[in-house]
Amino acid sequence: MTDVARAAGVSPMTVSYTYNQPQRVSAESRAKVLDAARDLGYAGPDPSARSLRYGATRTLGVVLGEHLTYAFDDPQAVLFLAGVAEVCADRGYGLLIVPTGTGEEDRDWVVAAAVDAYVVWTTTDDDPVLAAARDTRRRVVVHSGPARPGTTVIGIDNRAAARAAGAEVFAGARHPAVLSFPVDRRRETFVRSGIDPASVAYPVTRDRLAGYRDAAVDLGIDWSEVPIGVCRTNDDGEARAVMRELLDVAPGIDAVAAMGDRLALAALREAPGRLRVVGWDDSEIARDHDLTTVAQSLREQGAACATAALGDPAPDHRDSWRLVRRASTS
Amino acid sequence: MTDVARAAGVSPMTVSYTYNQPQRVSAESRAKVLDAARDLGYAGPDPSARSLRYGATRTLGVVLGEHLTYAFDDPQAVLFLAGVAEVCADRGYGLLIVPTGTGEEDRDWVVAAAVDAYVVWTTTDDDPVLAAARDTRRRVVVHSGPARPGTTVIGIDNRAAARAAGAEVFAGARHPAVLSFPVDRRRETFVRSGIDPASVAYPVTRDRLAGYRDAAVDLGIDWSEVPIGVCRTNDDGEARAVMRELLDVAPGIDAVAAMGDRLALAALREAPGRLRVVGWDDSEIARDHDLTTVAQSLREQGAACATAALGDPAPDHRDSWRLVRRASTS
DNA sequence: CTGTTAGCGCCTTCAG
DNA sequence: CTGAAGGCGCTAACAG
Repeated sequence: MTDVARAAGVSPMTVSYTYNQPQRVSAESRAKVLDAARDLGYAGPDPSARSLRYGATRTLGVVLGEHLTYAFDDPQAVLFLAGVAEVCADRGYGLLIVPTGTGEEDRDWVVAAAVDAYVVWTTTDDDPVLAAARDTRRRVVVHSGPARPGTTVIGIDNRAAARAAGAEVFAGARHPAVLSFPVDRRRETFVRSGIDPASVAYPVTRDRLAGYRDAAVDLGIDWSEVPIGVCRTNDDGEARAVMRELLDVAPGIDAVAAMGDRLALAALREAPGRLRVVGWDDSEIARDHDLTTVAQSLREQGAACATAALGDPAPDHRDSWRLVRRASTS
Repeated sequence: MTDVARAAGVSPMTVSYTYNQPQRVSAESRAKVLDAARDLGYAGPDPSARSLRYGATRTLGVVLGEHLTYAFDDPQAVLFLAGVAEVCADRGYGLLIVPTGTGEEDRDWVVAAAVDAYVVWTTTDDDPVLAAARDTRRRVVVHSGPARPGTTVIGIDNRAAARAAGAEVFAGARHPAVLSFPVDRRRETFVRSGIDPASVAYPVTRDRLAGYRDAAVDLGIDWSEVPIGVCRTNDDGEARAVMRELLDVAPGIDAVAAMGDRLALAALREAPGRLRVVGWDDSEIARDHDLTTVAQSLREQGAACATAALGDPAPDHRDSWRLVRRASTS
């Protein structure tokens, strides 16, 4: 900028004004400045220097969980991201996806990223990234938990929703089962009965499991007898394998409460015709296959998280879900 | 940092070293510094100041086209983004999604974003964002074009692929038709015969259309008679409506060359049983519905774009496609 | 309308 | 092992 000023025969301030408050500069000076800039290949004020000066980056950080890969493979996470992006675009904020998945370095990344605030996609209770984000004194909004002092949580009441879904799918069932997301960051696949929700590290999974247990208990079902298939990923092949394993252990299964539409559909495919099933998210495939499911708008929640992270009041979403009853539970 | 230094009773340099080259500082000093930092709530060097000093941000910018909304609604764009994200995560780069869609301001955004290089998702020939990105003297890699001096293009040879796909689907057809993506940024929906590829503003769409025309000409079909349905979005409902319109205009249609699997599937649903169809991308739905399709890995191309943008040699992808023959063309 | 001064927070260089 | 000086590029505040 100094160079441009010299070449244009004006002071650096005139150059600065030319870019930031053009109307404050005479047409003549402005032309001189822009000419000089073009000649020197100067494209405008340096963003880093500007951020330093302003004390703000006008960029929102998003932390998407332990592996970017999972995030982009999960259509729900993508919808969430779209909601965040929408708000950023509206308000002229950049959206920085913070790389995670490298373990130890995640913390450093979160600390060192040039962002004004963070939106964190739901993670485990013990994720160090959360504490790191908050410790940098940036505003932190977490989707669906874990809840922590110094951070805001936005999301639906997963336990209440799961209880309603469980009541629907387990009604009249004699051999209910559950298809669950991973219980901790090791993301292991296994089948076991009566998993204690309290032992689950992901708050979303924990709450949904607790809700399904609530529903079972309400119906007089012995939770310790309910087989639970834990799927490493939200993937069709994976889920079908787990469902087969579940049927091995308990061939009489007649109702499956799943934590995602894809899991639910996989269950249905492995035991067509004899199963009551609920899914989660009311995605396209749920509508295509007449699946009872818990509807929620991840996109809206993403927008709400971004709005809150940017310092504005955002709507509460605890009750922004509803059970969509379809053929799969009738 | 100055405050921390004072509180710790050391010089600012010692604080800086504590964070950047810890081994160069005595354990004692380090402890003093970290204590003071904790007390003062200092989380580490300021990212903007650091970028300013280093002259680099270690962040890669991605420009996703005229509306973020389209980008996230398009599963192929998401896959591409996943590939970019993967490389960023590997190399410790942040990934900044540059908000676009606001028209005039897009240019400013691209100029002012704190990134070292750009990856641009394919856009129109006249997109001012491209020129803006290049003018900032940052490295610019464009996916699939448009090609411009000063930028690198990575992508498959859409024309050759479309020619192969067209040869397959139009073989023996008497009334071929095309389902196309938008021809310009107005994204209008319409049906017209014999659209001249040269008039299309999106290079990808242009090349695919040209390839389909090549195939038609090869088979002795009069291109000016081939009805083309242009779909505003890559969406099932939209595509079915356009397909119906196409059937109104030309009830005898017996072969449809589509530019996306979703479009192809919509065509099939509107005229089941009597249609030869090809799609594009070999997505999950193509496999589910036995759709002949052009397979390519957007994810790998995303990774290649990111690698190139970061200054490393990236594989050429011109021939990274293949025609997957399935039931829909037999 | 334009220029001067000062300093945002950091780190490279060079001396202790 | 630690510190002092200087400057990265920019703009707020205040003259002129």
